[in-house]
Amino acid sequence: MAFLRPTISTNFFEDVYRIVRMIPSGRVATYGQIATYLGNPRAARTVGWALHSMPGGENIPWHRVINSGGQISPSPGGHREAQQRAMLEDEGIIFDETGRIDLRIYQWTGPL
DNA sequence: CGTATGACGAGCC
DNA sequence: AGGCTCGCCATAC
Repeated sequence: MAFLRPTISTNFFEDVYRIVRMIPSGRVATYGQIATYLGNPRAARTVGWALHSMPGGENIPWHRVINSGGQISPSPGGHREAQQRAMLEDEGIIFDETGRIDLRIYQWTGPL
C-alpha cells in the first residue's frame, strides 16, 4: 500500500527489517552482524538507528537484536531493556549474572 | 550542502 | 571486568 508508505524511501531501513524478520525464535543477532549482511559491516550504528525508529505494527522481532557484547543495548527511556530481556527469556534464552547472553549458543548463524 | 545524531564496535587504560 | 574515546555510516535538519 503505497499510501501507507512513509514519504521517505528508507531503503536501508527496510533491508534491516527484512533481515531481522528472518531471525528465528530463540536466536539473536548483533547489529554488526546485520550490517554485514547488508554489505556494510561498519554501519552497525545505522542498523541500531533503523530499529529504534522502527515503525510499529510491523511484524519485526526487534528484541532479538543485541550488541556484540551479548548485552541488551540501553535505549533512551530504558524500560525497553527489561521488556526486551523478558521477551528473550520467554523464548528460552538464558541471561547470566551480568545480564549477558552467550552468543556462542544463541547467535543466529544467518540466512544459511 | 554542512553539522549533528545514534538499540554500535573495537581498542585502550 | 568495566568504563571512556574514537571511528563509521545512513538520516534528519
